Amino acid sequence: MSKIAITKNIYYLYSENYIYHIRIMKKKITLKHIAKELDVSISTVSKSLKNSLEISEDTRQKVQAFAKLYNYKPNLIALSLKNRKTKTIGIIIPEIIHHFFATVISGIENVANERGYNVIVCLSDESFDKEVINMEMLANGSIDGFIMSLSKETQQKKDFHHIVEVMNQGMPVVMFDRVTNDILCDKVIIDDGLAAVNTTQYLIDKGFKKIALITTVDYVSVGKLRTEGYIKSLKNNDIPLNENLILKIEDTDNFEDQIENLIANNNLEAIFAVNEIFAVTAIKIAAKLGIKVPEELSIIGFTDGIISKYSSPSITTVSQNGVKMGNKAATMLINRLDIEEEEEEHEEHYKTEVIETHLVERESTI
Amino acid sequence: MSKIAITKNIYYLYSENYIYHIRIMKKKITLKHIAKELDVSISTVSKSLKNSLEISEDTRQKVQAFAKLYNYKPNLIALSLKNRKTKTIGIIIPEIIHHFFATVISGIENVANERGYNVIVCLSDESFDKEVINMEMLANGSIDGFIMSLSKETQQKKDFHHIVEVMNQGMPVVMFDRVTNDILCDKVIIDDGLAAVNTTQYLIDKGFKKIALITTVDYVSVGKLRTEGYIKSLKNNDIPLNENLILKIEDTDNFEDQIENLIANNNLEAIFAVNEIFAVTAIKIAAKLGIKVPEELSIIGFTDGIISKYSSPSITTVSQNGVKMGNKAATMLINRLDIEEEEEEHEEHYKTEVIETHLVERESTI
DNA sequence: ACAGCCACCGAAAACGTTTTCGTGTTGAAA
DNA sequence: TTTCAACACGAAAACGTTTTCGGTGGCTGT
Repeated sequence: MSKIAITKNIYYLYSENYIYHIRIMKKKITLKHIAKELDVSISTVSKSLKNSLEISEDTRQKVQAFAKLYNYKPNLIALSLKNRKTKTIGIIIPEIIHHFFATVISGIENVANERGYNVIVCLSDESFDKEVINMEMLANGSIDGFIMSLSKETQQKKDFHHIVEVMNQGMPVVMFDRVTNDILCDKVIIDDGLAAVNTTQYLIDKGFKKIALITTVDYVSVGKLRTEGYIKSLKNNDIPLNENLILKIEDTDNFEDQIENLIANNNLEAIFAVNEIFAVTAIKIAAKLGIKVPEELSIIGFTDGIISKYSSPSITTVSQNGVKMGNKAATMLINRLDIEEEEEEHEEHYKTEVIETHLVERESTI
Repeated sequence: MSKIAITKNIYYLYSENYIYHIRIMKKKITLKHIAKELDVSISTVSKSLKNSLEISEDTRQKVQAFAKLYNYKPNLIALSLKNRKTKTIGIIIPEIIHHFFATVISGIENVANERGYNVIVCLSDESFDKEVINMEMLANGSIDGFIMSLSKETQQKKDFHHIVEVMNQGMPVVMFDRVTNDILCDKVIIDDGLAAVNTTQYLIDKGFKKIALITTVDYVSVGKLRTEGYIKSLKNNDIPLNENLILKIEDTDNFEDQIENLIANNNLEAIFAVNEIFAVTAIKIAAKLGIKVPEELSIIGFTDGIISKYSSPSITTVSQNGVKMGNKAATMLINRLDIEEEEEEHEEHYKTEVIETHLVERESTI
């Protein structure tokens, strides 16, 4: 295919000897263009478009008509520079392919859109370095505030200097789900501990005593909290803690064998898994071992995602409403941004909102 | 909590009567600040930081040291305005909670990051209006190019004026998966038709004749192509087409009954579903009807997502590598952007890349 | 002593806005 | 005729960069 310029702005595109497309280049028009064309000043154009009474009815009409005709839209980058605010918020999450994070983004995007904000997404890939780089990048003017969930590596290193830095520059940060107590900022979480207590209690109430826990290593904040909840609940019911029934999975590749050992060797009555993958894997392994779920083994997961819903049997699970978390986080951030806009000197008052959870009962429990 | 200003830039944050946090505000530093502090001109500072030989070794050192000390980073918005390019690409997709789209984003983000680009994500929510609004928003200077997948409504209306417009402004667009022939631009797709032919042939080769198709309505481009492939494959093998075996699902809520009718009334040997949800739903309904999968009914899905992998039985499916699509799309877009940067007058030559698919054999087929 | 040449630096324009502060022209009141 | 609003508009600064161009001062060579 080749392109031949006919005039300066019209190109005929050829392909296989016939013209099939004509592209008329019309570059974006600016205030300056309108001003020159209409033989007025840039200021006059700007004011006219804002319907300022300073400008005569006549010129206003003229300018507005011209602007509409040429589909004038102000350049947002120029506005960002001038106003020192971009009307976009930065999201930094570990991974987007986890359904939970995708729902949170969806929730953020909803309220952001409604309130005139755009969303720019960066993935840390669970890496500390990528998290730092992305934050510094975005902090250099691209966004007005952050919504983030910590990467595993960051939680492990407990190094939060990058977050402190952007906050010191006056940029608000809202953390969700994977948060840290070491940073003072707005947060939105679920009460992982309480949810775990309640879930364990639910199983205990069914009459189960041999309840296993499949969880993550302790540096993942939510995993740790859920583990603590499980332990607390056993204690509440005077059930002795059996360390063998707690499986802490470090590596998310190749954990099937560990789960198989757990199930095969312990004659379990129930399993509480701290995420969907662990829960569904447990179900599959139970099936392989000839153990019927839920008749012989009840299983509860965490995070009400797509796997729990479509698994066979579908999985009873603690709902963790990502959309709601996203909504909340975005609302908190944008409220803060809007307040800053109005009053330069405002109260610093950080809240951490707790999203309620509830158990979605399905087929994997008796 | 209350805040008391001690000096102009240091705040002590109080809570419950004890100081627990001191925040030292250090606003971002600019060239102008450095210039004033070091008593040189802004130009000198800028050149020094770029190690220009125009500036004496001495001053360069001084400026660079100062800049490093105060952690100077250029304001990206100012750069965007000056250079008329933002180094960010806009993504517009129907929904982010679909695993496939999440993987595509992941793929885009990877190469974008590698090549110094950011991504800004907008969701059309399958709505034409939102797609238009988002595009117009981003087109006003926020991004250098688009990667998009059409919303259902857009495909139904066949109204692509918004895309034509941004292209006419010289902004490159890459479409993936849900594309249209009405727009001439770079595209990356899978060969849906061929994949459907092969899949159907695979079932026929197993000896099946009563093969049902669960698909979408025709205005969804990929659904239509897959339907055509199914029909073509039957024809290739001289199997008469039975319209009753083709179920076109319009509304994605409440389609279970339709699938149940299809399975219950037709004594099927196999089902080809054009997405994961349809496939897993078919499996669940078969189980409910007491039909064993795969022994009595083989089922194949499309899109190698998380559901297919974790379903019981796991689902044989046509892999549709989203990460690879994202990689490809981002590469095409960024290549074009980089070329435009070098040579103002360049060839317009649009390619459509086809990502290969293959069948992932799992437990849902015999 | 003077042209010419470096080495070093600063002024200013440009990107596209918004907004403040003039300024010139009118018409009416004195 | 003078004076003073009111009206309509424009110049310029500002946001933070980069880059071109022009200057200044000192030095060399004749």
